[in-house]
Amino acid sequence: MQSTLSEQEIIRREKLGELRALGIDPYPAPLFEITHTANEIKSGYSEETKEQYKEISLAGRIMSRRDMGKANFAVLQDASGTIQIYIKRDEICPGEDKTLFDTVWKKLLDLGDIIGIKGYGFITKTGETSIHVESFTLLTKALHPLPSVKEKDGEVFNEVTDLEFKYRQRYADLIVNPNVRDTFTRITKMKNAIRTFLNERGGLEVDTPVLQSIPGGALARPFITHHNALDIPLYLRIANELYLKRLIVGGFPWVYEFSRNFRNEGMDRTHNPEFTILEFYVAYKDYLWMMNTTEQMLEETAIATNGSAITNVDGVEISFKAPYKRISIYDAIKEHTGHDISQMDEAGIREVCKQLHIEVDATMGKGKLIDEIFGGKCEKHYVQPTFIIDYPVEMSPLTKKHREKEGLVERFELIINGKEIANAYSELNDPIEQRERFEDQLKNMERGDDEAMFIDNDFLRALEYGMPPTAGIGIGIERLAMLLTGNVSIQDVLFFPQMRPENV
RNA sequence: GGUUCUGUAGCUCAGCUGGUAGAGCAAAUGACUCUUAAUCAUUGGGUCCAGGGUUCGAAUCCCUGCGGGACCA
Repeated sequence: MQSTLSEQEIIRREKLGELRALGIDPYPAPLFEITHTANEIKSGYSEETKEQYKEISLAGRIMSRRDMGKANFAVLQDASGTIQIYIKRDEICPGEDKTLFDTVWKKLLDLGDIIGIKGYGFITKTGETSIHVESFTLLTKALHPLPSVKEKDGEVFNEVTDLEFKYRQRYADLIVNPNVRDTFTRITKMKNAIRTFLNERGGLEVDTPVLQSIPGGALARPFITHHNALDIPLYLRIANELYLKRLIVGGFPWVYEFSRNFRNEGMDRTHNPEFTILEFYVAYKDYLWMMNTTEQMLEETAIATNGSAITNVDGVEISFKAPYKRISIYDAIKEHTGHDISQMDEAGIREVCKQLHIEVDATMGKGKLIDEIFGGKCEKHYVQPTFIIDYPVEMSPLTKKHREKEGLVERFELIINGKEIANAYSELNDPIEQRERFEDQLKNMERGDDEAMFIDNDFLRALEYGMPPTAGIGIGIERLAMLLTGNVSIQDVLFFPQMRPENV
């Protein structure tokens, strides 16, 4: 923390003492009764309804003040928005003693302070719905000055744009940037819409371990920690897939979890070390059913979030309206590179990578090579929601073999705006084959692939009890949130994005 | 990890080719009983990210480090 206080901070601290000397507690305990919100009053008040606004009580933060001498205007901001208030000296202080107005209101209160007011609604000469203040109560004194943002006719002046400030002091960002508050409330709406969709169809929301002794279910580098009492290493989960499948084995027909996952990898505009994947698993379904369900869910979610299936990101219009285009990964590669790799072996594909100037190394197996080609040359072309389907078996260790196409698995990824949003399969439920796939992963690990999967024997035991045919999916919640709120950086859809610690 | 841009008052930013800092908002003091980026007058406020170097002299040029952004592996 800062050791030296600014001039303004010192002045505000001095005001605390002056308030207390006047018998005013700057941090009072009693609740403050609220009858209306700023937005309700602004949208509801009129000549006809004015009777309902004769006794208003609301609380908020002072955002600006216009001092006219014996009468003041101020703008109060609560959770719903802002409203102008009007306060007159001779009404607040009808007697001889004008301290409450001249000293407390005018001198000891500052921008950023939280107050409660009682009064009645009215419309000013210039036509702005306002509250005529009859009494006010200091509810919280602010000691840190707020950035002085101003706004007129939708144009914002002195807007706080410094990203470091916004991310490190999100609380202040939320106070002064209404659009940031809006982004986050829409993200919550989005998640609620997903929950509603899943709950209505019989989904059961569950919680599974974040601390895992085998970090399974995905290909990624985990964070490692240590449990003292058990004296064992534990990993923060990179995925919850294997646990949700255990629950399907246990007999739940449809389970889902918003899984906060942790991956110890690079950070950029689309990666934060902790992030959320919604995973859900449904018994007796396959990946074709899952595609239909996914596009329905996303269309409904987009409408619930924004009132429209169309969203705009960085000047690009994206339609979440179902159905979405479906194309196999081999066809996608053929379309965008001209190479038909569907019949090639690892050496042939490696040669194609070379021709396409894709950097590869010896640790990469066939699956990884194909992934590199698709990621490097194809993915970016799919702007509108597109299902890429039927992946090669080598890159999908948890996926059931394709019902008719040799060497492929029943898997799809959903690409939107050139980014992977979801990944889904008909889940592999043959325990013997699953063990073989894990063993293949082990070979990749020996080859130097530090993202290969570990063998999870307990999961295999669960599969041996019999897991019904199951379709499963993981959806990147932040990425979906970015699309639906029109943000291009993951930091703008996380309240507190990971940052280097400040000031050590 | 590489390349590049960036860091000046509480906030937004200016500061040309080197001459030890400026504006608006915010703050303080005063005026004003319907203002709305309120207005008017006066005043205060700075480790120019940090540390080195070049120079008579560095916010400015150079190096290193730290923080942040963008692009790339």
